[in-house]
Amino acid sequence: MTEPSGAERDPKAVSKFVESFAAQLVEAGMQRMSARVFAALLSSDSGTMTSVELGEQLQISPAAVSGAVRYLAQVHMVSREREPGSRRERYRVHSNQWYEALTNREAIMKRWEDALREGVTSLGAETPAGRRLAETLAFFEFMESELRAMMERWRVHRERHFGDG
Amino acid sequence: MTEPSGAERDPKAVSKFVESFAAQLVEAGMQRMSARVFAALLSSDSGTMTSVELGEQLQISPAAVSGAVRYLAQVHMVSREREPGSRRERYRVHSNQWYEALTNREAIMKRWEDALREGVTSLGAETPAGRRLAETLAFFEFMESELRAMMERWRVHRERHFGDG
DNA sequence: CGCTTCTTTCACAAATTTGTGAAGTTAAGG
DNA sequence: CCTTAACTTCACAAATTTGTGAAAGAAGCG
Repeated sequence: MTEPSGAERDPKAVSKFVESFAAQLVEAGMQRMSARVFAALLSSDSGTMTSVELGEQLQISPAAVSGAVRYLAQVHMVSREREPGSRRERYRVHSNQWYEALTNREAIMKRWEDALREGVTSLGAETPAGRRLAETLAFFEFMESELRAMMERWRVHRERHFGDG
Repeated sequence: MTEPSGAERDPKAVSKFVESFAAQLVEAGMQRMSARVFAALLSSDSGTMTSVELGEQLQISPAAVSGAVRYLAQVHMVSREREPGSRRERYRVHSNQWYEALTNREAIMKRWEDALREGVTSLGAETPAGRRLAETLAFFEFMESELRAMMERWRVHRERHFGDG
């Protein structure tokens, strides 16, 4: 089990990583096929794969690839690009994928906040329940601004350590 | 639809909040019954409810309550306490529930990190794929320490604005 | 245009998840 | 101890989700 040297990639090793990382994503709530596709892209040297390549490596149908990619694109974890002069599409992981994913997370929090705000007014801001909801709401608003600042710090940190991949 | 004054709680209003907030949690990946139970607790004045109360308000079986509560307790979003001298159990939302939930989130990230570390060594730290995994790993490690600091800031912020409920 | 190559959509079978009633377990209070 | 109230576990039916093959839909290329 020594480190691969140079050009060769051990499909076994790749597959092992793909499946174990995907399993963790699934456990955290991601759909299985999306998780596997994402892990495969993440562990590819170029950071891009075609639909066919994904289907072959993961042993899944074109339909499954299509569904997985649609979801991943929707949450901005993968982008699609057309190979010039070809009907073949390439799917790519962003270097700032996590930034995108977190930004997307904010949209979800916004909807939570909306529901909470409604709850505060309808239950009454001065009732114990209303106060609890208000505090919860405040927490999310706090988190939102903190996350923004945090991502900016990451951008800086990353540039220092990894250059601008 | 004016603000409720004093003692009365409008079950319709409570239920509306419970269902709409729960729906958002479900959309973010939480199981339906757990989401509903959590929302019900969150919007109760005392912050606690018994199994029977939950079953009645949400129109679900004792078995469903049991399952939902088991999950919520596991992820530290709810705690169980025995009413002294009774076989009745009370379920309670913590005031620092979100702190707990996020701490729990860290456990998940740790497992992601483990999978990534293995990937880096097995694919080779100097391969393009290995470098991408390493950067991803660095991001999670960064997030972890930032989250810790953020929660400490929230603790302070909260105390200033809400006292130590 | 029409052929060819990819991708997406659709209907369906298989697998999984969900919530229930009923039986089982635990513990308080006689 | 025995009764009984409360919670949990279990087996199952219903509902939902998942992934596929097949058909339909785009888009390059001649």
